[in-house]
Amino acid sequence: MQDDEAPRRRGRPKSLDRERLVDIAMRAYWEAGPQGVSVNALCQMAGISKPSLYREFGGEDGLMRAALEAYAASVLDRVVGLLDGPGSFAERLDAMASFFAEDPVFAHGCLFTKLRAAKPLAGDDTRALVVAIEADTRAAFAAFLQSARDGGDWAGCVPVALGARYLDAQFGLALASRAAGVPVAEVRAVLDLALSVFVARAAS
Amino acid sequence: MQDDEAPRRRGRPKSLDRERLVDIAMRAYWEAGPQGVSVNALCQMAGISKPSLYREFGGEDGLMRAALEAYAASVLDRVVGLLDGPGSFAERLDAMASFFAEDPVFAHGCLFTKLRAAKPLAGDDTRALVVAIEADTRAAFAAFLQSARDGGDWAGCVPVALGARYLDAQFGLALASRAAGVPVAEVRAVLDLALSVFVARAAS
DNA sequence: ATATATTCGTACCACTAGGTACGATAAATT
DNA sequence: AATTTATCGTACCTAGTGGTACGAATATAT
Repeated sequence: MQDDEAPRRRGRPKSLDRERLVDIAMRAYWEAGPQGVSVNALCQMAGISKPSLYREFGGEDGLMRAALEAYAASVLDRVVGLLDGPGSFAERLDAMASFFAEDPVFAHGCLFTKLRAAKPLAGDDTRALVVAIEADTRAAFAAFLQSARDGGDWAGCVPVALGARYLDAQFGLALASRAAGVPVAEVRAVLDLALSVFVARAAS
Repeated sequence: MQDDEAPRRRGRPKSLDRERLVDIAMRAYWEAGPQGVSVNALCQMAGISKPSLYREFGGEDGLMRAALEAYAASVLDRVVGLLDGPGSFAERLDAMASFFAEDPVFAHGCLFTKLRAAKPLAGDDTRALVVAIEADTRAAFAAFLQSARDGGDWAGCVPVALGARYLDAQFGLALASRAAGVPVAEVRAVLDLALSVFVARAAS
């Protein structure tokens, strides 16, 4: 890292704090949902003018994509950390359940799942990133389940691909429930019941 | 039924076909989602003027509620028909899975679940009906499970209330998946896996 | 025929959405 | 000091939202 190698160009120095705006947008889209936040409102929150926003991000789509990128880097990456983390198959599954159903981070739901649900309404760039993250997540779930099967921790006749879709669906359901205000305990109970299909057969 | 006992009042005879408008609104909200349909668009589809709509329904909220009422009467009532229908517990569970995951009626998803997801955006009247239907559905699921438990068809330590929430959640998930365009076979596979928690313990 | 009652739709309202033209501003370069 | 370059924000644009004022239209009652 060569510091911020003084690129002192000509012109008026820019006062727009890109990181700050992206962070504000991420939190706003996250809490209120993409439909519940307008560029006008975002500009007001950040204390900047609309042309500044459009100069930096090209439009609503660009800002939304940047917000989703920041979200993926700060929140979604923790998921793969749990998937590849230590502990047995059952322990890691339980850690995932705790994370999605109980962690305060998801008190207002998940920006990614909200954007995925509002897929047709987002711009092209945002939508493209959504499907990319979707594919990555699926692949991570599939790899997690495949290693469990190879290790003999997950017996049964359920194909790995179906299991990955199932994990995706159930975690998404839990996150949507939390966004809807369902009590944490209920979300956890439903999710635990859903995930019991991965462990019940061998145990009893 | 005393026919349409000529209530020939004074004034200009009304040309607005209430049923037709409700039906058009119901299908539009159903397919495009409540966010995707404006009153202007609805008026254009029905070939009427906006004041006519407001005279009849008082506003967007009134029309949306009427559309949801029509939907509940024509589609949602079929669910309780399946719950109270003939067959064993497992057979009725399977019938429900077929209905939600495969029936062409739900090719575009479910109006009720879409309205429930967009809860904060609908008007007061519509929202009230949504929560009422929600409660009825929950109660119907709970009664269904209670009778299964009483009849010895559903053993296990899962409380009835949790089972009802679980059914609600999983059926809602299936309907949302169908609305999102997920292939019928995949929706069915995920739903079957989720519902296996009701039968697996005793079988194996 | 005239008055009354009721429904009709044209044309508007205020408001918000995403997006932009353009002159003011503030630095480096000459 | 004058010029160039780049970013700034005020003020506007078009399109679309839910909603309404009001006069024209069409029936019955007098």
